[in-house]
Amino acid sequence: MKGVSGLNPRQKEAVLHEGGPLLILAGAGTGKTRTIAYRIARLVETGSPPESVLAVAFTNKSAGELRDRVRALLRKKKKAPLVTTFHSFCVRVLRQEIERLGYKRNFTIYDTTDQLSVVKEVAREVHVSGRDLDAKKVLWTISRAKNDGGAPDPGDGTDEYLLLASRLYPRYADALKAYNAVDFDDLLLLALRLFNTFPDVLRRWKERVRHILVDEFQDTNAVQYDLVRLLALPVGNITVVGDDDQSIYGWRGAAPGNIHSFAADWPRVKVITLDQNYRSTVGILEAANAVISKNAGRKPKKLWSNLGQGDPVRVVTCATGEDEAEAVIGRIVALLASRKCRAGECAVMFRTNAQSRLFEDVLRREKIRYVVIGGMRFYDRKEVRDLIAYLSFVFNERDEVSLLRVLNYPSRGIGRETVHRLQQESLSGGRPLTEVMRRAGSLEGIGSRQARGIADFLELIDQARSWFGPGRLSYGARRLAETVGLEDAAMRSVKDPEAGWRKAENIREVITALATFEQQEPQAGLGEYLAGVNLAGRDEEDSDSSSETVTLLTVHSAKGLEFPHVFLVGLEEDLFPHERSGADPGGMEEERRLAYVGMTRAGRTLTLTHAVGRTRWSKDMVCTPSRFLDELPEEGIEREDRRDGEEEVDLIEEDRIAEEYIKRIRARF
DNA sequence: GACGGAGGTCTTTTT
DNA sequence: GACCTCCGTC
Repeated sequence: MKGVSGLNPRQKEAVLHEGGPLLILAGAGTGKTRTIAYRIARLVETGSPPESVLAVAFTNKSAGELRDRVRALLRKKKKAPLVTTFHSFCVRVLRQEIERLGYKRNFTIYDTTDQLSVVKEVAREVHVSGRDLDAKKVLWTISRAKNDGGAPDPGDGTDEYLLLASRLYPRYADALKAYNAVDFDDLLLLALRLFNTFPDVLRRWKERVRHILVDEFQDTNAVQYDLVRLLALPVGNITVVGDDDQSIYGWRGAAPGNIHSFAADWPRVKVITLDQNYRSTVGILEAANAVISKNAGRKPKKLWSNLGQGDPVRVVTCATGEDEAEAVIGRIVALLASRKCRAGECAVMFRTNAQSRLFEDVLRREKIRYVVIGGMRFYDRKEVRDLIAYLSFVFNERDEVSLLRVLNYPSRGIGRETVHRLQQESLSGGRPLTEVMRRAGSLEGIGSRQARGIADFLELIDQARSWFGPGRLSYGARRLAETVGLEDAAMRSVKDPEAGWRKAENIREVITALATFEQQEPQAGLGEYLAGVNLAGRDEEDSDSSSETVTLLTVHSAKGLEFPHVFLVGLEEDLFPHERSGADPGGMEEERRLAYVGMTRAGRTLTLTHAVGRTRWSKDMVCTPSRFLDELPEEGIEREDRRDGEEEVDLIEEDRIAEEYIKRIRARF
């Protein structure tokens, strides 16, 4: 490990802090990741066994970043400490201990899509379906309650959705358990339950984990904090790092109050504040500080930088969303042409994933390589999910969601009525669906053709199970895909042959990914791969990122990252701040923190853009500039208006918007 | 009873 | 634009 000579006195103090609770209040760009990385490395170098050090972060991205830094410091001399996300750590615990809670070891992790299927299914049991059911809202309510550590509260019974959610929750939980599946929230909740219920389990993990470090502490929820607190008690070798100005996960149940109550929970705590920013120029910091200072009830603090005033922050007014993409990518093209920077130093950040498309179109046209982080994930594509569902069902035959997905895909003549009949039988007999299916031939109400299809399907899956094994994952997947004709089905599912070909390609890409995984983890089985898909699917696409690709990402996924040139786009009322942020109290302040996070990602230049008209939901809308633009300081801002002297296309576009605007005004009176 | 096409509805952020 | 539901046809 390199010495600590490159650190400032307070960073050094944090690194050298001997033991006991440590709270590091670290503003944006103050060398937070660097400081924890050094601290972890030092713990290992001064004699802590690497496996006794556990560092947890909130997102895969920040965990990965921290892991890389620690590895670089330790070189390959030592075994690396465990640097991971809360969810992955819990998977590790559960794979070893979950049988104590009555699950089987080969449990499946359900993602949001899987969860929605379960909600719809249990809602059907109580005769709520179709238009009467907002499954997303029910799921959200359940998830929110679980993040706070419990079941949804029906309240006083006047809120229809709370009532429905609390009514469906027990059925939802039972269904998951019957399918030997857990959702994201369960990962945390069940690990906590294990620690709380079985003292020997807790003791074992406490003996193993001697030092805990938590990054982005302001984003932890009640369950996550309980987990680390249990592990750290009573010795208190716990280090937490956070910044309440960067708390942007309140909507997911994060409790930024954790950061304030930390000192009360750990009386011997040492508090260290980092406020020198090593990332951004003074101009960028001043702009960001001006915006965040509009939040009430915030602990006043100011970051400082000695990187010089730098270029002014630019605010660009664009005619339309398309024009905005032209403006931003045009600027990047110019930067690249002048050889002032590489593509990898540029990032476009937006509030919602849907905004990426316009930028992608222009980037493709300009033949600039780019990566989109998140968004429509590779693993969210239908054809990919179909193959993954086959794999999931082969792995865990109780996984009913995956079973129902593949049972009649590609078509085997097993339609809705037959499936319904099977489910009915499974429910009334309390038997797993697969068991019912094995007796389908003798079941009343199931035709002989259907029974034949079911039997063939089961035989296929039984056969397929023998195709998989450590080191044979990609072989099994390829054989399975070929046998059921997945590629053909994918090609036939769309009219455009080009799109069909791409879909087939995606299926082959999953098989390639399995082959790669096999090489990296020769001992691992299907379960490890599937857990990785659901927990870290987003990181797959990151492997494409390099110094030659422009990065497109939401502000949420940008947290913890930095780029020399940042373009923060779509700064319009109802988009950023988002229209739905007004729903809960504190929503607007969270939006402002989000804007702050976005702005403080920038090192050398920051460009903020907004459009006066934008097509949303295939409707043209008039857009007012975001209030956050009004909150910028008077000085040090360079403004540009692209609506003047534009090409004809944009003028026509503008006329169209003006017309729409007039229509709206008329409609109002 | 299965399947494909047409039309209506809703769009935040992540593990 | 994506997803879901409904409806007509085989």
